[in-house]
Amino acid sequence: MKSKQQLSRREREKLQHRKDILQTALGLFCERGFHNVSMHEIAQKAEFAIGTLYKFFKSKEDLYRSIMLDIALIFNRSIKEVLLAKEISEVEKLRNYVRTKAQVFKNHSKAIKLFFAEVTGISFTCRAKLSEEIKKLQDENIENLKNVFEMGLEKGVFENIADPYYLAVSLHSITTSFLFLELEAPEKHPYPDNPDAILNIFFKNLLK
Amino acid sequence: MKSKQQLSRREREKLQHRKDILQTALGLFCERGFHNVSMHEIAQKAEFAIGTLYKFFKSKEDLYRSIMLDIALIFNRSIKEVLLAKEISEVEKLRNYVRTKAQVFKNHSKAIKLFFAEVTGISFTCRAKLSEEIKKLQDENIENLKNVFEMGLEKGVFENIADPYYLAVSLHSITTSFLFLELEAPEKHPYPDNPDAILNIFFKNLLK
DNA sequence: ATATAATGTGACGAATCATTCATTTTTTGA
DNA sequence: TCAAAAAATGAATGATTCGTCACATTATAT
Repeated sequence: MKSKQQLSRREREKLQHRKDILQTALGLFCERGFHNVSMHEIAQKAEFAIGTLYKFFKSKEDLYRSIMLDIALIFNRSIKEVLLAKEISEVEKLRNYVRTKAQVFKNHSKAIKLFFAEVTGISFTCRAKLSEEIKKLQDENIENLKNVFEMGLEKGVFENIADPYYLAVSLHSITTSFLFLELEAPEKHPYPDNPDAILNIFFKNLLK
Repeated sequence: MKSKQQLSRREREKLQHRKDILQTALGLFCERGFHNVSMHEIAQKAEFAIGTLYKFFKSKEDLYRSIMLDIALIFNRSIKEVLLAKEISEVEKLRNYVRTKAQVFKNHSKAIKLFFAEVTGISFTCRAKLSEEIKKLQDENIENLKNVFEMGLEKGVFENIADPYYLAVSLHSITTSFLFLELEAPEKHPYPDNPDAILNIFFKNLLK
């Protein structure tokens, strides 16, 4: 694959146009949802003709999937980086997971909101229809998280309180829930700065 | 309000027709989603004419909201019953919550899947648009769950490991996640029979 | 300068869908 | 039995949508 510098101006422009269209579509989809946004509207707001959109994306669904894949990749890369880091303790990895997830979430809140609405919500166009690639990225994240819990167990840092896979799913769903709560009402339900505010649910025992 | 026995045959039939339409629509919405099901199709499958649907529901959205409200009420009633029960310890209430939620989920899986897809997924027609009533029922559940954690703290049965509201949101999201996992692949990710398989995440401490 | 290729355009066709309403069918009560 | 009321019908309407394609514009290379 060519590096960015090796692309001709023409090619760079085309790439930028593609990005512009994606960005515009994302904004509209987030505001009003896939079905309530027409290709005409996207074209108009992106300042292209309809036909041009169809030069870039073979259908509305294809355009949508492209947005989702981009987001999934961004999200996946960040999380993987945290969970596969070398020389970091398991406990610290979990803390970084909670922190990083929040960062990525906030940086790309519009896009990620749409992504999670689709992926975790088992939404209308149902998870089964989501491109295999995106589903794989999701599962990969959970798997990596599971491995952290397993490694902690092996090293004897963690107690065996629940199936590592359960723990992974739990941490995933809790953090996602909190992030959505913050999105809805930032002042009322802020995502905690200190990761342990969440992780203590795992780390400490509720029962006396 | 009249009791069921006091309704005339005519009225009872009408009520049943309404139910039939709702049931049919629910099935179709679950399979293919709100936007991908036409009123014609619902009418056909329910064996009514289109016009008749509009005698019962003033619009497609109204029909949809009616389904959702029914489900939300069923779900809410069951959970409230468990969490507000008298003479039950906090720990046992949490166990019953985990168990009962699963039962209701399984009994009405089609409907509840649709409900959660909309409510937790911050779906397309966005949560804000969901009738206020449904949102209230949701929040009520979380609030009741929070109260259980608070009561446990007061009684000194629980340690103060995290904000009770956090704990409530966490348990809510974890159980929901697990139930969806089971829906997707019952053999691969079964919802545990023993509530403590989940609750130990709260009850025990991960850190040695 | 001119031919060729790459990009962009937007009117238009074909299809779908929610909703309406004039009409028919059924029920009711006298 | 029959007229008035209630319920059910489904063809027609009108709005909206996706996607196509013949054409226009712009860039590039000779």
